[in-house]
Formats: sequence, structure tokens, C-alpha cells
Amino acid sequence: MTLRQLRCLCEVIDARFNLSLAARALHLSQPGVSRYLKMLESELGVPLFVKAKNRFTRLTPAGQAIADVARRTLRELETIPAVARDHREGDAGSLVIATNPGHARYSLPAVMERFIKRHPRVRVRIRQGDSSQVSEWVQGGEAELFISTGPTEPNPELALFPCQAIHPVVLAPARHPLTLKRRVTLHDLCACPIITYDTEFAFHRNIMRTFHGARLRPDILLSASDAEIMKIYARAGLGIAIVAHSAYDKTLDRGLRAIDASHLFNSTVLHVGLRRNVYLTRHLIAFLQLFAPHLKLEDVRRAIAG
Amino acid sequence: MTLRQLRCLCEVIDARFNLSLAARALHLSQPGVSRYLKMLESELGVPLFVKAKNRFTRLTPAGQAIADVARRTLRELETIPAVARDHREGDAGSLVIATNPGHARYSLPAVMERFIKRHPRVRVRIRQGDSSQVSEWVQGGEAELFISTGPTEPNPELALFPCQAIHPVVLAPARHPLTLKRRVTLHDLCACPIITYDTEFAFHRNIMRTFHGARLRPDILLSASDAEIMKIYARAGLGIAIVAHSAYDKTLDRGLRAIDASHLFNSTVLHVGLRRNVYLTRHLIAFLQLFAPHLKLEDVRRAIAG
DNA sequence: CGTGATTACGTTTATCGTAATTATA
DNA sequence: TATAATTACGATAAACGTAATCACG
Repeated sequence: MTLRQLRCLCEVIDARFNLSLAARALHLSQPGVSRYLKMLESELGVPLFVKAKNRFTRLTPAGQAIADVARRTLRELETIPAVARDHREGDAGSLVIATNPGHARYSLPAVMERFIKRHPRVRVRIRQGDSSQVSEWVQGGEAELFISTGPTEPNPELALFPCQAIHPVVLAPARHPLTLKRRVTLHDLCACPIITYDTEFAFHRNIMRTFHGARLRPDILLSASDAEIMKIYARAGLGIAIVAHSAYDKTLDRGLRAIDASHLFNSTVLHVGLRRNVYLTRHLIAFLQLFAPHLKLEDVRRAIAG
Repeated sequence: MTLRQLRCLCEVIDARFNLSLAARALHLSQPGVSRYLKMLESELGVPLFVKAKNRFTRLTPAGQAIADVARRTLRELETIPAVARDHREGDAGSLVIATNPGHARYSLPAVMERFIKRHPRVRVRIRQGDSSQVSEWVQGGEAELFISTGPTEPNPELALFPCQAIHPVVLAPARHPLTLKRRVTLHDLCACPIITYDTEFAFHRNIMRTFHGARLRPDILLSASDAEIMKIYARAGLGIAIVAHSAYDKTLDRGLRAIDASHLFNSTVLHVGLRRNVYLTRHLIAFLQLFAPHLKLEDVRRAIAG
């Protein structure tokens, strides 16, 4: 039994049982593919394919069972070059993180500082995009992981790990009436012009759902994609900003007060997303341990493999 | 990257870095092995071995990581012929069950009857031995599974699954004074001559531990390896028998009464044991579903793989 | 006849062992 | 000088493509 035979088996299945197609994909001639399949079948002593007339039509149960093992095995083999590369690069190497601008700006810097201090030779790249973009980058291998909230629908190619809850806070200028309240209500918020994220943000949809659920129509004065912008307008007294709590820094944002709103709105969960069936480089593991220390490596591996 | 290269890598490690030894095991010449390792290293672009002078001494971290993957992969590949054989045999095939004589006699027949009815063409063989024998048979591939109690120490080669509790019962002739008691005590038992299993049985050691823990010295009149023998003597009124509850059948053993003793002695647990990293044939799975319907196939697979 | 699988056959390439070589203790 | 790894080289086998053939629509 050779790897070529197994690759052949899998490729023929992927080519919907067209040997010519599979041959092209494998950089082989059609007779070559035919031979390999025949060899494999005769070596295993069991037919793998059902042939109608002179065409391959589908797998036998044996073929299905064996193709499953073959696929798993080939996938695993493909990680070997990745392992080698990881070690070849020593403490260098690269790490591409895909994340939303907000998290790149607020959640990541503290972690990145520590990571870079510990792994100075790793070239880190932070790609910014919306939830669906970052997810596509990871699926396509353009990024090792993404850090994103957003309603990432279940995807068999990706493994998601919840990391932290992002809850909304209300930002208002220092002596704004709301800052005097012990506990603000949705009605209180609706009394003021509101500044928040653009409609395409999950955060926006999240808070709007809550308002509408309470049959309220908030006055969205301004929406933006960048919390810094919102803070400027809020500081100027044009309205109150509803932003992710991570966007507020007590010392940096002196002119603003943060008012807890976690009792009003649902929190969203920040997820780390990895592509399944990939080799976890040492740098990726190191980064995960810094960014999401609660994740157990073994659990991550299991989720990646399953 | 070829399978031969990976096999070579693993074999050289197993041969404690002696290429000549590994070559013999691989049915290759020594230069062949040398070549393969060199090819692998140059192909992966990373040294796998640490060489002192002109000897291989140990693995590099990269070598270790890659050898781990290689071993997993090779093991998985080896299951392919097993899968093929399983399907080649269709509804025939064979199943070797290793178990203790007692379980072969009392626990198994009911299950076997159903199994054979459903899988009439499977050749089943029941091998009888003590706990350590059955465990060795399974480890050595001479049996597919064992069914055994006994103090099977944790073994990385085996996966154990608890199946049922075996609790001791006291068997006494119909009008024996003990049968009148509502709840027997250890003292009550010590007042009679006792018939039980031989000392090498875990069951024997188990009940003796209990007696000794209560500072009692029971009068072991007779010990045997076969509960049928014990029942004969108990029926004759020579003593009371302490046996596994599974050895007693209300209708077959008319002359005897079973007296619950589960409050006196520890129960032992009947385990099914499988070798790790093997392919689970369809017949083995079918048998497991009959014998231990509480086991979820996925859990079994996971335990086998981990 | 066109598409797709198989068979036949010859060339190329890779595989692998023997023997010679180098290196270390 | 014995043991172990590497290099050199030639014989053998396998891998693979081209071309011819077969099978079906």
C-alpha cells in the first residue's frame, strides 16, 4: 500500500469517479490512475468501487470505510511539512492574526506587547476585516486565526473558542444627567441622542434588537465604525455613545464616564477561530496562551482534529 | 515524503539510533536506511537527529515532533488492511473473546446466543484464562477483547470499559438458618464453614479483605475455581458458598437460596478490555452493543484512539 | 465517433544492495 | 582494528507515459 494509491483513491472520489479528471489533478496519466486503483483493490483483496458498465459509479462500503481512513491519514501526513517549517524557522516564523478593527485597537495591543516581548523574532501581521472576512481569511489559510465577535454561523471547516464577553457600556460626558443615575434604563437612553457602531456591526444589531424588543425607537444620531470617533462626539456633548466596554479606558478617556449597561443589553462573545486540521505552530500556541489563557491546549487540539 | 522514509525514522528511533539494527528490522541494507534519513531531513529542511561524531545520538525537537506525527499516521495506515479484511469477510469473519471461566459460564451464554443468532457465519472463539492472561492475549492480538474483573492495573496499551458490578451472594441450602435472617452480618457468615473461590481469584481476595478488616477469621472450608463445584457442596449442606451473583440462577439452582451480601462486601466491576489503536471490526462492534449496550460507540472509539 | 477505462509496451527513473571509504573508539 | 555511518556505482525493478484497444452511449 503506497501513499500514491491512497491519494489516487481520494482524488478519484473528489473527481466524482472520473479517472481522467483525477489524473489531471494528480499530475498523472489516466492509465496510471487506473493502475493504482486496481493495485490497491487487488492488494486489499476487496472491491473499493462499484462499476456500472465501464464506468466507476460509487464506493462500496469497504471503499467508503477505507477512503475515510485514507483521508484522515493523508491529512495528518500533510501536517509534517508544516511541523518541519515551524521548527526550521526556529524562534522566527510568522503569525497572521485576523481581527476586527475594534479588537485590533483595544483588546489586542496589551497582549501583542507581551507576545512581541517574548517572541521578538516572530513577524506578526494583523489583518483587519469584518466577521465574515476574517473567517474567510482563516478558512483560506491567509491567516492563522481570527479574533472576532459576530454571528459566525457553525462552519465545519472552523473551530471556534469563546474567549470573553463583550458587554456594552454607555459613554457620556462628565456631568451628563445619566451619570448621576444609579441604574440607567432603556428609556433613559432613548431620551438622549445615541452614537454607536454602524448597522453592519453585530453590536449595532444587538442593541437595536433590545430596543425594539422593548418597543422603543432610539434616536441614533450618529453611527461610525470606529469607537474613537464616537468618543469624540460624545465628549463634545452631542450624544451618548454605546460602545463595547473594551473601547473605554478610564485614564485615557478622562472627559467621559462609562455607565454600565450590561443589565440592559445582551453581551456578545469574542471568539477565537482556527481552521480545522491544521498544525498548530508553536507561535500560534504561545499566542493563544497569552490571549486566551483559559483554553487548554488539549481541548484546542481535540476541537481542531474533530 | 514517502512512507518508507517515515517507517525508517520510527524504526531507527526504536532501534535506539542504531541504523544497522533498524535496517535489519526493515529488511533493508544499512546504506538504504542512511539514505532515507538523509532524504527526509533534506526534504523537510530541518535536522531530525542529533549526531555526535559519526553516530546518531538522539532526536532534535523537530525530529521528536515529526516522529510523533509519523507514528500516529503509520498506525492509522496499518488499520487499512484490517478494514479491508473486515469487509472482505462479509458477514463471516471471526471474533476471539478472552474471558474468565466464570464469565464464560454465566455472563456470556445469554449474550452469545443472541450474537450467534444474528451473526451466524461469524466464527466465535472463547478463550478462558485468568485476568492477567486475558489481558496479555488482547495486548498480543490473540484476542479481540477480554471480559474480566480483576485488578487490571492501568495499561497504556489497553482501553478498559466498566460494564457491570459483580456483587457477592451467599448460597445456602433451603432451610439453612441464615436464610431466615432478614439481613446477614459478617459474624453470621463466620459461624458457618465457607466455600468460595481459590485464593488467586480477585473475588477471594476481595471478601477476605473485608473479613480481615472486621478482624474476623472466616472458616474457609473449601475453595475452588468453579462455582458449580461450590454449589454442589453447599447444596449438600457442607457449608455456605460465597459466589458472584451471576453464578446463581433461581430456577436452575432450586436446592439453594441466595442471600444478599452486597451490603457486606465490595462489588467488583466487570470490564471489557480492548487493545488501543486497532480497527474495530463490525462484528466486534456488534458484540459490544449486545454485551454492553450502555457503551456509546463514539466513546469507545475515542478511548481506543487516545 | 466521442468519452472514458483498460491493456500493451517501451523508456525513464528510482530503488536498493554490494563494495569501497571515512570516521571514531 | 572493530563498529558504524557515508559515498560510489551498478543491477534490478518500479513507475509512468504513449499508443492501441475495448466498451458504452
